[in-house]
Amino acid sequence: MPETACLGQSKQVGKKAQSATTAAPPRMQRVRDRNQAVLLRAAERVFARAGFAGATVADIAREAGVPKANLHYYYPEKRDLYRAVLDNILALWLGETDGLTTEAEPLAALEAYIRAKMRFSRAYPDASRVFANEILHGAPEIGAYLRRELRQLVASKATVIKVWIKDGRIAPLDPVHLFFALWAVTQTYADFDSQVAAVLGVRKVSVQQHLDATEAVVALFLRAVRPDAVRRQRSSGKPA
Amino acid sequence: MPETACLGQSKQVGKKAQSATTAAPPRMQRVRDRNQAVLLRAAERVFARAGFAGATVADIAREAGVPKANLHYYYPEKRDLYRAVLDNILALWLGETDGLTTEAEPLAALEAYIRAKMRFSRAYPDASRVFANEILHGAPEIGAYLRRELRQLVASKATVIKVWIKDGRIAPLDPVHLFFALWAVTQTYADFDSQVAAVLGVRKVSVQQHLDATEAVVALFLRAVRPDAVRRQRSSGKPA
DNA sequence: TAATTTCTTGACTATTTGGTCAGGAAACAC
DNA sequence: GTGTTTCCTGACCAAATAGTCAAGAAATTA
Repeated sequence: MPETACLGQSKQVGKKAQSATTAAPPRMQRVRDRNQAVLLRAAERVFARAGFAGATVADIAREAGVPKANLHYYYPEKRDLYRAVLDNILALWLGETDGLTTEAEPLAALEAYIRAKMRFSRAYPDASRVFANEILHGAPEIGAYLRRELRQLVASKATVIKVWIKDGRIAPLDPVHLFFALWAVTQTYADFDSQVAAVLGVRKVSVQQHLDATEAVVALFLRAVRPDAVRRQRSSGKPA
Repeated sequence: MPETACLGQSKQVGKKAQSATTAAPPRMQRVRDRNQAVLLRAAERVFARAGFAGATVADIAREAGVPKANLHYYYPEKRDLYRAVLDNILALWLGETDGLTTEAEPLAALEAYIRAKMRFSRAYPDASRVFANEILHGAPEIGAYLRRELRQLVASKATVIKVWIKDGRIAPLDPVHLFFALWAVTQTYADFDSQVAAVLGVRKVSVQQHLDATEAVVALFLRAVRPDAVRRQRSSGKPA
């Protein structure tokens, strides 16, 4: 993750670092953190609603309940705030694939991953939307991140999946495209929420409907990924 | 489809309708049509790149190669142009499901649908992105369309799929969520193109890579949808 | 050709918006 | 307390932008 959420004038660090380094964070620091957190949450909401260009700093400030000038004190430019929001989101993105290891039981691990992603879509739709919007417009801000961290992550997890396939534990599907599909489907329930609601004929997708969606998605992918029943393991791994 | 692409002052219609109604469209009409088409294409590109808020009419006019005031002659407001672009796109959306009928061979029909959607993603990425952007922001402009036409279309096709399932010709998956998944995955190759390229480690997704993606997506869904081999048809339909 | 309608466009305007700034209020250190 | 740093904010500004307008060019009709 790049340099996260520490924008705004940071002159205080110099003095502070000497007297109260490891001690409890001085109040001053806490004011800053608290305000930045409030601004980040507000910004996430507004950016999710309107995109980068559509969002105005005045909107964000209003949503956060602070004067615009105060926002600019912490985040001198709109883009700084946007970056901070994205960095925040990207941090969440990373941990999710942790369960996908060669040691894990493939189907269970994939199911858990899907459920985690679906939960995420429900819990943080704004984060997902900001992310989607950024990528939709060519990832001008996080392109470098995608080409580095994300690409490496996928490469690493693709290796795991290839091992699973070699051992006949899951069906022979292209691992990278499998990830694209998993992301696309799980995030569609956050990003395209309005479409889902429209087709389901409701104003807002209910909790139950989201649970149904989760089961449907799990069923779909598990069917796709389940090996063809014939011959199990072939070598290596933990044999029957 | 709502009232499509006929904005701008339309005073000419009154007079015209009398003299040359069914005859070849008078030149005047052709100038209008040609210019509107040019503007629509340009607008689609720019809206896809920047979203509604991020796009400026000056950008669109420049892309179309006409003065800004001329654009406003045909589309008095930015929103009119946006609506026209969306209406244009929605028209394309409709026909695609034509092959999904009870009579069709389910797996072949679904495969054809997927391939068509993937081709669409490649051929009209801008259309897809404008659409995605609109939905991402809550479908303020086409929400009504989604709740009416799209919902009805899905309901109708879901019926077809339920018949297929009842006859044991495809696996018992929720039809509506199957559609969400199909759309999500196929459109991800247009909308999230930049992410796909980043993960694949290229600047631009090549033709070959898109073909590979198509095969991967087809394989994934056909595996998911294929019935469990046990007992085929049960009643009705065209028996073996 | 003359009359009429459609089209074109440079120049202009009102509004919105990102960002600045100076002066003062808190918070903190000593 | 006194001094110093951090924080707050109303007022302001320059740039960008959607939309207007009037005057004229081009096309079309009679």
